[in-house]
Amino acid sequence: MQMSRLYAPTLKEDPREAELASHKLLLRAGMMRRGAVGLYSYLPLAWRSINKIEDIIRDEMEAIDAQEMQVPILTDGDLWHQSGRWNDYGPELMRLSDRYDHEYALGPTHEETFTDLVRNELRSYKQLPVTLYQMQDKFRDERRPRFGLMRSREFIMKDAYSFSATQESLQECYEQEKEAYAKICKRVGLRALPVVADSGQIGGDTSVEFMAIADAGEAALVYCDDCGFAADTEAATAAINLVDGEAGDLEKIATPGASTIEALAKFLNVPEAGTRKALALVDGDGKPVVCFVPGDHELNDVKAEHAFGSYHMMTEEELKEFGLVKGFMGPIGLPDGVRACYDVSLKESQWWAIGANEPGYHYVHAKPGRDFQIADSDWVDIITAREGDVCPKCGAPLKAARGIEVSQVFQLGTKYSASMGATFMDEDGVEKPLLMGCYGIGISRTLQAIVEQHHDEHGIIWPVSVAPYEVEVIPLDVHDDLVWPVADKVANQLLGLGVDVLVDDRKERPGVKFNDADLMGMPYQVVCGKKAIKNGNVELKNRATGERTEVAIDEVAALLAQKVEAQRA
RNA sequence: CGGGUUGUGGCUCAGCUUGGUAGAGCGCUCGGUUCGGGACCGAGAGGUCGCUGGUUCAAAUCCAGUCAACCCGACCA
Repeated sequence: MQMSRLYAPTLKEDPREAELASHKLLLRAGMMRRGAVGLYSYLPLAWRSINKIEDIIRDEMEAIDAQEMQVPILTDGDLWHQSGRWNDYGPELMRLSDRYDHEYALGPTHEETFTDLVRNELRSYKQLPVTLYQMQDKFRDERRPRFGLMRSREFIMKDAYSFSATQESLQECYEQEKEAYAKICKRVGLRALPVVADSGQIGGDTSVEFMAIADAGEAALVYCDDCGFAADTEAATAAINLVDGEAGDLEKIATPGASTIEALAKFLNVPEAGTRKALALVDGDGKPVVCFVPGDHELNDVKAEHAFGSYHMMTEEELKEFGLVKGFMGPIGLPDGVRACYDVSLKESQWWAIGANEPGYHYVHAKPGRDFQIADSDWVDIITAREGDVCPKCGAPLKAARGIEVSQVFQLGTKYSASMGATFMDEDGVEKPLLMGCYGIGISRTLQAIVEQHHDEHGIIWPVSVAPYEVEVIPLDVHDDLVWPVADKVANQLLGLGVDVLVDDRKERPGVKFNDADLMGMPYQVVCGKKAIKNGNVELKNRATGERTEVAIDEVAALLAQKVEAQRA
């Protein structure tokens, strides 16, 4: 490909619309343009990368016998009514109707469509399991699209659906997809962690998200270097470093002004972890609840919703109404009708320092079972895991990171097959709902995550496996009858060896070419300049390391072909 | 949907406080000189200052409304 004809308008300055490095770079390198909010055009360079990502996915899917196909983007509203998601999905579902007023939705994901597709055809356990997938544009009317391809309203997704007869088979399909996803992340050059995800209503350890580690990521996670455990902080039930109080008889002490955890810890001369934070909220049924969590941990909104429904933190007025004393709440002597709940991380705690429900007073040496009672049903899992917490698998201290969720695997069970009547005849002659799994990869998001992980102050640094072009040949003077023939020859040799080559044949000054080359980020640059050529050489630059070496003109193509080949896998 | 910021040639911005008939850099066109890290000189083209209304002799500038984008919070690939 010749740069003079390539549609890749580069920008010298950061566009105002972008904040994130990867977003700026994709725009600046002439790879994409915004059409409207959350809607992007992929320009030729980006499209080449997308195709390479898709080929890698295809390769790994084929390896586990998943079959590629395609369903309509426009989905029949009836299907959504059958599954119940016409109402449940909410305003994110892009709805429209045809000239006869029949309802449709632009697919945000295709569980219904695939379930509908197979429910009349997969009738016997003998036909199972089957995994089908597609790569296609998806639509979600996001509340707040942002960060370019990270959260857009139209995006490219690979979505797969497995249909099994037994839980064991579902488990196997799920594990296969999970392994394939790990390979895909690796092959496209992403440093990603499989993290235990919040699996919503289904529950259990049935969902894993692959998080590309990046400070710009929207998700917070904790992980363990020792055993590989990782979890979304919204899902992690991490153990904590429990700091217990001192043993002794229950004692009420004056703690004037110690209405915050920080002040109380200082007053009692214990770490914040040694205190118990009391949080007052109103649960989904409108009932008052006071939750006790370790002083150094935060309430997790997602977990709290699981425990209390659509709750909200109490306002000053509500605190007053229920007779609660802000800053001095405790389990002993709570007003009537107020339920006390305790985070499960405190189960082993024997001696508590806790508010006395009286302004300016706390109890110390409070012992559950002796001074106050905790019912089994009052233990809840509601805190956000944090750095330094204990790995639930191996006990090592957890580390914190941020991540971009690039893919997710999920065991759906019978959620859709049951509501939509997708059943099969099992060995025992009993009609049963299909057991389903679904597996998604955000392809366009993956593209940007790759850039987010692979760039420097000059531009993008593409991994070879997904680079739009693997090598850029840069003749410094296209009119020079020494330089141009060499560049032309090297480019043609590379082409002949099956390498993707871009030639910067523009009549631009060297500085412009160098800067654009670094910005666009092809992994290797072959700089053809007079000086080196006079010595029979060209200059080979490695974009990632910045390393430059002179290589003989006749050898550079073969050398590059070899390097590129080694990194494609 | 709440909070914050911003709308001025294709791009990035100045001008607005203190109203006086619109600027810079980049990009683009033409001519010339240059040519290993975003060159220089000269000549050009290109804008109803987001939109609507108001105040005023006069509005990019002041006032009101409205729309849009971006950033921060509740969701997801």
